[in-house]
Amino acid sequence: MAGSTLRDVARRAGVSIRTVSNVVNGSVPVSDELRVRVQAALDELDYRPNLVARNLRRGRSGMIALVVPELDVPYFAELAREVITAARTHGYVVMLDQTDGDGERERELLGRESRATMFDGLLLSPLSISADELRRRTNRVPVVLLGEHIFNGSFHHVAIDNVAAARDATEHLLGLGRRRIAAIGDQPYSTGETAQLRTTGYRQALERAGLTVDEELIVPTPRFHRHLGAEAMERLLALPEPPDAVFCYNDLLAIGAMHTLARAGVRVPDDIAVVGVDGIQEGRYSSPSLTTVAPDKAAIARTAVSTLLGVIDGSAPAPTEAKAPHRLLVRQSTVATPAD
Amino acid sequence: MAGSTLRDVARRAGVSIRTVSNVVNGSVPVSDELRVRVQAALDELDYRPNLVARNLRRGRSGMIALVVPELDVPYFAELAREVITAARTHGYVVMLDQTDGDGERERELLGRESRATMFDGLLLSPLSISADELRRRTNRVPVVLLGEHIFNGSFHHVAIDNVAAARDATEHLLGLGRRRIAAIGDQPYSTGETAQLRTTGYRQALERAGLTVDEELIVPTPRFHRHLGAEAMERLLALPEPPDAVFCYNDLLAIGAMHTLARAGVRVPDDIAVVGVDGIQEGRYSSPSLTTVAPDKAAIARTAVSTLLGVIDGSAPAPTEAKAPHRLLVRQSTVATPAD
DNA sequence: GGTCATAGGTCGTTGGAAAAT
DNA sequence: TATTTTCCAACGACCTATGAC
Repeated sequence: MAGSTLRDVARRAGVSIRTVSNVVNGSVPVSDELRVRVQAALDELDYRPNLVARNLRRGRSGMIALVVPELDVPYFAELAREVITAARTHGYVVMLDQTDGDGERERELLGRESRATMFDGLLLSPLSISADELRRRTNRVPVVLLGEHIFNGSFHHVAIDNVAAARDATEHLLGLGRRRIAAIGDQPYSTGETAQLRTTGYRQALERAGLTVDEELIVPTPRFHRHLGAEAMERLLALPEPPDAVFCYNDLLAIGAMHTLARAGVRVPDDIAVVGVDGIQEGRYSSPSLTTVAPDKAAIARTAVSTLLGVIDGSAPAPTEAKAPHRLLVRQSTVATPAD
Repeated sequence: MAGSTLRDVARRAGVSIRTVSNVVNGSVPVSDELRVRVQAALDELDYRPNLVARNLRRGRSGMIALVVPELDVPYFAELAREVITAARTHGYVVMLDQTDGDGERERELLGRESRATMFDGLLLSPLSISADELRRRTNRVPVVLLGEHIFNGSFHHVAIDNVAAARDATEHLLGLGRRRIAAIGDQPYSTGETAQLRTTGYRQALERAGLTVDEELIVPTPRFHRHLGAEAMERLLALPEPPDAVFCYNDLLAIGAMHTLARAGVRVPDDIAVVGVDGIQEGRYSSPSLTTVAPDKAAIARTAVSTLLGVIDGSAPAPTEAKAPHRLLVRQSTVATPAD
């Protein structure tokens, strides 16, 4: 008895399909007598509305897609959690996909035969797709970008203030008396500009403190993964004059860097202080625990979802630039015994 | 020009809807002349098939749902990644939801007004829902369970051999000469039985080694989170005779336990060796890196997805019990300088 | 008798407008 | 006239049956 339809229920209750629909939806009043009769038939047949049919009729699927580079990167997993939660408060569910930072996959996702038409909108955390490419491909599907900017003004966009975040992290290190501060994670040739913005913030902090930037202390990494942080740290340790602090562009890089430091017997924070960005849970229980600039992920998710739903229902057509708050969480990787 | 349909294209090309459909799907041969003409119209109007309509007609959505307790728990994030990848090889996309281990939310998910009918099937990693409740609610929606067993034989199920995994972890510690081995993570009163199976494996290993189990070394935790592992470790350290090794039921508990050990100045592995379960990436870069029993998540995902698709297309009606492989990854938390 | 194209019905739901009470 | 209920036409793609060449 797989799947009874409105027609089945109507036949059993001896009423029209429309009446059953009215009982199910409650939009149009139905007399008590019929309501009871229909409800009984509904229960007996264990009727469940076919949501695909409903969506077709309504022109809405009630689903949005969230596309991130890698779901097993803690920041994205934690962000996804918040997005799912935020979407639910609006009655939406979330389809999740990952691109592995592969531009081809990002393109595919927006291509003609993609599943994109199944969703009312798309939250995209892009890595390598370019602005005009994205513009060309997103006709019709409402899109809100997360994190990466991709050219100003063309798309709705939610992120933290990356320059300020990087500056805050670097100034924290400066405030501890560190003067030879390295940076791990620059991506001067990336299409995305997150890394570049963080480099800007880092430079600003140093310059405001009257320090000159030592370019060999800026170690680029192609991605933000633990092992790349570990490798970058090795290079820094091999310098004739190693740093006394490191600003890592995300927490995974920082954790990789601390891994290298632990192996090398370098004390954190005594010899080298480490700070990251992302505020992932992993950093609370690492040894030492990790000082980090934590974006308000719940705020990002809420803003992104409500912006997207605004675009979907047509109430927010003009691209918006939303900045979510961030804050510095001071832990053992910079201060041996944090106040908190 | 939002959304042209087959009709629009047909009108523009001066052919019937069916012919356009044939060009789009390629199922029925179309003469070259018409094909070119139709293709031109397709391109001009930037036609994209409405997948909701297609799904309604085909009776398939091409989507499965993956429901996990918490997406920000690394094991589930990493598993989700593999599930998405596995689903894609079959042309399926994945809707993700999380229950927060809340039984109410698990029930809701299967209830009458749920979105479940939008999906061809459901991969569920249950926490607190019971067997008959699940049975009662899953009429019609094909389900495959991940991890938790929930009564034998009623559902398709994919997991590692939890007893063997726990035994392997414990025997590894025994093989290192440890004799006072604690266990963190038992859940004697849980509806799920994963924790209980791991306790069984732990006991088996000790008994086979001719040791008696010291019940005060088995510390239960309501969930598998870092802070609970940290608390459990504090209790163990407070014992008159603390353990010389700890088997944690998952990696997060182990990481929490190591956090406590680091604070207390206890050396790992010298004073206390630590082993976890899950093989999450976090453990590769923790200090010290974490020895763990790693389930083959890709295998779990592949098996689960293909089993589910089998149920969907009717080729695998009888509940199957699949066991995925696991292996011990030896790292610094048990052996100061691992071979690898 | 193939090949190729068309008309028309179907999937299950919803909404407008008419018809019953 | 007001309230219920019914009929019928969508939503957009797919497919069976039918016929033209």
